Amino acid sequence: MNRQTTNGGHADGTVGKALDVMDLVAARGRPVRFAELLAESDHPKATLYRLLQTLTNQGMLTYDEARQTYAPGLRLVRLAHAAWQQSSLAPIARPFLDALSEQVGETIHLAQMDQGQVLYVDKRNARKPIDMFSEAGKIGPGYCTGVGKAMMAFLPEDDRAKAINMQAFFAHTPRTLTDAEALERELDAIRAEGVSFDREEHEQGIICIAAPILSATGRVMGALSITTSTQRNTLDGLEKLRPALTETATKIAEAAESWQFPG
Amino acid sequence: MNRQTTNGGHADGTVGKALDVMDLVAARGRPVRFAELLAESDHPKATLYRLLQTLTNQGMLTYDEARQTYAPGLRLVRLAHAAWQQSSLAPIARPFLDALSEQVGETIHLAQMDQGQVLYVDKRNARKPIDMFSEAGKIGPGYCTGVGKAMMAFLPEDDRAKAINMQAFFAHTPRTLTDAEALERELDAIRAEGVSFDREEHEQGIICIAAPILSATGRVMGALSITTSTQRNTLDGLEKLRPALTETATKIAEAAESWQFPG
DNA sequence: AATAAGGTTTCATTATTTGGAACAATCCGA
DNA sequence: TCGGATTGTTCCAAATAATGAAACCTTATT
Repeated sequence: MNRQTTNGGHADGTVGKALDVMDLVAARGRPVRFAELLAESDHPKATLYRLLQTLTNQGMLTYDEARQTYAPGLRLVRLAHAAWQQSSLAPIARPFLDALSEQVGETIHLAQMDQGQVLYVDKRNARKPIDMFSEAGKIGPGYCTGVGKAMMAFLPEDDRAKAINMQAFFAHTPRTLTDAEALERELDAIRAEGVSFDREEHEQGIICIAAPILSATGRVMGALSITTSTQRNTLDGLEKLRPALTETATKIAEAAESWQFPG
Repeated sequence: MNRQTTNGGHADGTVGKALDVMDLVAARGRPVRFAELLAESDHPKATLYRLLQTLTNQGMLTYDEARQTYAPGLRLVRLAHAAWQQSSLAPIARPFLDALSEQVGETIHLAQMDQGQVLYVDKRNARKPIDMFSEAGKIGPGYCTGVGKAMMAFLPEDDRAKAINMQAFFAHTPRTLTDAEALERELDAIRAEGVSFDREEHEQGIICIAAPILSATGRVMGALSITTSTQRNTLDGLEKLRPALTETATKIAEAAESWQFPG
């Protein structure tokens, strides 16, 4: 037996440590100084220093000599291109998102699960043109977004338990579910219902309906949501969009399964 | 003295090897089997196997159990979001690209240099909406694209020499420059001229004019190009767009320098 | 000029990676 | 159904690379 499952705990080997450092740099969202990183990482000075050097050499980080700061490197952009095309639903789902966007005229998100968090891989704005990398690649919490709850609800039991454990419950709004028990009950309800709602749990005034994208075998591939504001629409109004949403989710699932690379 | 410069040769340490494997997987552009990778990498079986396991554990690769294939993982997409925002000119350049696109009505590329290759970080199509990750993150050759030549021309002498060495000259068309000497002469001319042209060197019927984006100190930050086809326009026609192009390049450079992160 | 803070290098110790070879599982043609 | 490939996985002693405390530079600060 082997563990092919996703790394819940920490680091295997040097590579793991290096990648943790990558995350640390990326998480900051701005160029970081050595000392800042040192404060957060629990590696000794010399170790962290060498990891940073290696990553910089490899183009995974860039180092600004003038300001003495590290930032994520362009090699990532190149690699991500491949990842987005191959491992995300986005390229397959694109035409379906376009159609749904046209039909409902609201903001649409396509998301997948990554390390207990929601990773947005594509988006359509209510009207405006789409926003490149600045939107795709964004992450969000699992426990208080429509897509997050939709995906977690349909995870196999043990994966679901792991995912719940990874949540860092924080009360973004008065309606946020702030503990594992409440979340579990909600997920049961979602599983029964087939879709999930975000009832202003992440942001005041923002609501959404979301559906999981499930493979024929029931595996969670991702989730799809329609988002709006309480000023434009209501939860009941979103409920009316449910058929369009679930149909699109089904179509994406089918397309993904049938297209699995020619060869 | 230290080597902070980019890795021209190969691997430092385990991390380097792991990242090489990442490249190998990403380069294929489709899910890969263990044996395929084994054939190309010069690592022994067991070593490659463990590297793949580590990367999979880390979410840098995904493993499809059914098909026994590896593909780039979603963790990359998350990291790339940060990279694109912080290390690329794209977020800063966006409004300028929009304006230029509006003005000239042709395809526009924003590129940066990565390991001797051209990395496209943003794009505007002649008319259609833009194309997310499917366009950003793409790579192209340095020696036969307008942006590639524009950037190489303005590199410091030793970096330029390195970059030229990394080119894998291939005659895409009869007009492609196919050796280092021809390329060097061309780069001299470009440096004198201030802009570069792609005279159907990469693809028959496709021409472009490109300008480097240079910092106040003369460092190459990227390049900007306007692309068209010989059916729509001519090299002389592109020459007329030169002022718009170089002005935009200058504006982007200024914006990039003045905005260098508040803090 | 002295002190502090941030960053870089050294080197003996320690832990991880290595890879040949044995092992298991799966596929294929007869 | 049976060999014989082919492909993927595990072992373990030897080789190698990572470690981190401390010393050492190098800029800022007073």
